[in-house]
Amino acid sequence: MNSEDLSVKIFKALGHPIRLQIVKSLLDQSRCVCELLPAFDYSQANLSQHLKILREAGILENKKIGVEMHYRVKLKGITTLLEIMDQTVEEYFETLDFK
Amino acid sequence: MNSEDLSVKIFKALGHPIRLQIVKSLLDQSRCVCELLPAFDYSQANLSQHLKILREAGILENKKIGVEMHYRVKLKGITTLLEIMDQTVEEYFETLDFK
DNA sequence: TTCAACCATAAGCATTTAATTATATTATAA
DNA sequence: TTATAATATAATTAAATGCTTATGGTTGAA
Repeated sequence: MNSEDLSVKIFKALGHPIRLQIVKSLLDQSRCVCELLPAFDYSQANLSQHLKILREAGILENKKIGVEMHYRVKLKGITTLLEIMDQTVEEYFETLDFK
Repeated sequence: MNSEDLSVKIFKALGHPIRLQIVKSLLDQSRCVCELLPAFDYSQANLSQHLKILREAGILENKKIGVEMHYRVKLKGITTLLEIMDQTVEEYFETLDFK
């Protein structure tokens, strides 16, 4: 896969409300699925499928500990990316103030 | 629309190869559709639809000059966002080197 | 005042994505 | 060993997305 395709894949993976929430909740710490599940209101299967998409985009990595599967953010750039996105969204709302 | 929804909308808009190409080609300068069209290999209708999605995400803005519609990047944050994405993709490929 | 260039929109169809339900896998404890 | 908790995967269906073709609206020039 080339850089362009990977960029698209990462953007696409983050372009879903559930997946963005998951990544944000993993920014500061790793968590197992059993911790993520009650935090959100999605079915176990649905959560698992979204985690797979995030894994395959290279955003998350996982490690099995006993029966638990722990997930964490794999790329440091993701943290920065989400910070810049917050700034960009702020910028967007500021442009609205002048309307 | 709240910040979370807008973030998702922007990520989603960038999560398509054509749209990412369009935005990148507009980072340094504004262009009319008649300049964008020959640069890529998409139908006029298709290009127009993608431009609409980018507009509605707040990424691009447009201005009519004569018969031409000129597009440019509206949010400065987008430039930074794409830079960070490039770094993140680099980071991804570096992690592969140790495998 | 009509023609041509430029661009947007609508309609239709195929593909992809997302959610649900059901089933399979794996590891530990009893 | 068997039962259970934790997680993944498969199958199904509905909804969203992307592309093509066709059409419509503006603007400026002839």
